[in-house]
Amino acid sequence: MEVFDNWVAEFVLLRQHNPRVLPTKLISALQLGDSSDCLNLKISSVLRDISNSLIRGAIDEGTLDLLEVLEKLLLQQHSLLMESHKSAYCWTAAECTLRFMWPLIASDGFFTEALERIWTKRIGVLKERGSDLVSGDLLKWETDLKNALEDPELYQRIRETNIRYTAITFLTQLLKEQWALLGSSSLESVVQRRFLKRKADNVERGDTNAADESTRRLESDTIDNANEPRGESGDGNGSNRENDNDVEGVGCLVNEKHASEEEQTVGAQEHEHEPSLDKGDETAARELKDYLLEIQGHIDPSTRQREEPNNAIDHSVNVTPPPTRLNRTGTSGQDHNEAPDNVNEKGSGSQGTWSGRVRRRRPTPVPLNVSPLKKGGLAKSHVRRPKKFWTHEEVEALREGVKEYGRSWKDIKNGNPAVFAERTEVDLKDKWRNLVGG
DNA sequence: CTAGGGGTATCT
DNA sequence: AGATACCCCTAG
Repeated sequence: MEVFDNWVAEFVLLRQHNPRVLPTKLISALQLGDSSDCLNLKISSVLRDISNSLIRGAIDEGTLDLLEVLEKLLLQQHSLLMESHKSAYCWTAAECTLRFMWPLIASDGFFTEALERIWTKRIGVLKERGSDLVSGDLLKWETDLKNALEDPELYQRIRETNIRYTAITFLTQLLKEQWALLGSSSLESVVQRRFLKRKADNVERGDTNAADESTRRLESDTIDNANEPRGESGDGNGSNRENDNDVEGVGCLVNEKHASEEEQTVGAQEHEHEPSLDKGDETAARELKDYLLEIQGHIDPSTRQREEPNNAIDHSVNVTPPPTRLNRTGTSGQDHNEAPDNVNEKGSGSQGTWSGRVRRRRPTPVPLNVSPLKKGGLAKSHVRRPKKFWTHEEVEALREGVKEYGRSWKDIKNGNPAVFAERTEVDLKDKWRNLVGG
């Protein structure tokens, strides 16, 4: 029951705010394979590690390690490296160096050692393998810092700047985006798949109404509510909430149960269609919940009571860096996409060559702008397009699109014209903004 | 084209 | 009232 294994891993991982258990260690202990599901698990473990270091306020060379590991994992997944990733790496590297600039003059050993260790060695390795983490900004920092060795005035200037906040901001942004890319948890994916299958079955039988309605509900409830990071108020005291929502993992379960119940209703409506499966789902869900409560009891006996957690899966991590504004870090998310198959043969053309990132070819030109109104052109009636909720399929396609093309909404749309037939590029952009909780 | 600010409907 | 999700407008 690999779903179960994955889910246990997810549970421990995603609920884990406890720095004593390093997610990456957990992952290796579980001996996960290399499937795409496992890849996603590994990615989320790294994300969790990064979150933890942010929570602890520990931005150090360990963070650089994590960012490098994350890059490799994303590479395996043939995902495009996000700008936030590059920026986070760049500013974290700089921050790691700046902390050794506490002597008034560069002549002390610490700074030169840090330069050597971080910029010559570590980043040297990145350059050798042609990593995309080596950005223009990174190179600029490198020359500035190295020049600072000889130039006391430059040294002073850099020494007095505070870039910690910048680093934190980019790290935070990276986390948001990556969590948003991960999408649903494995268990939810299973439920969703089931549900979509059921819907398909219903359509075949011409029985669309019930299925459509509940699918819509499932899509907008389970998916949009459960998976979308709730941008969780970072207005200051995010960090002392440690112990609440410890049961969020179970919340996920409850959610799953919800969904299967909903499935059951549909099942009932159609005269016991595969009743045994529905029954099995529910039993499995209940067993899973019990089991998880038990695990949780082992991990932290103090959290046993809460049996009725809120449904929203939200393992938000509130990072509360320096005083300032946009620090809402609603890091949230779940693992696993269901390895969608419609991803235009990832990296096919360029596989093998490890030199450099597999950059996807641009989509073939495709007629644009399917926006309903708008082209009525003149008259420019102030009629709004009717509001249309995003379907699961669209959201998944968007995630895949962002992985492939980054924030090139046009490319994403053209890369999947069928799914996005009724969306404009701006719609994609707006939806992504929602997903990352910005 | 994209990013970002704003508007509106809906829910709590 | 605040939060959301979607849609629209516009500067660069």
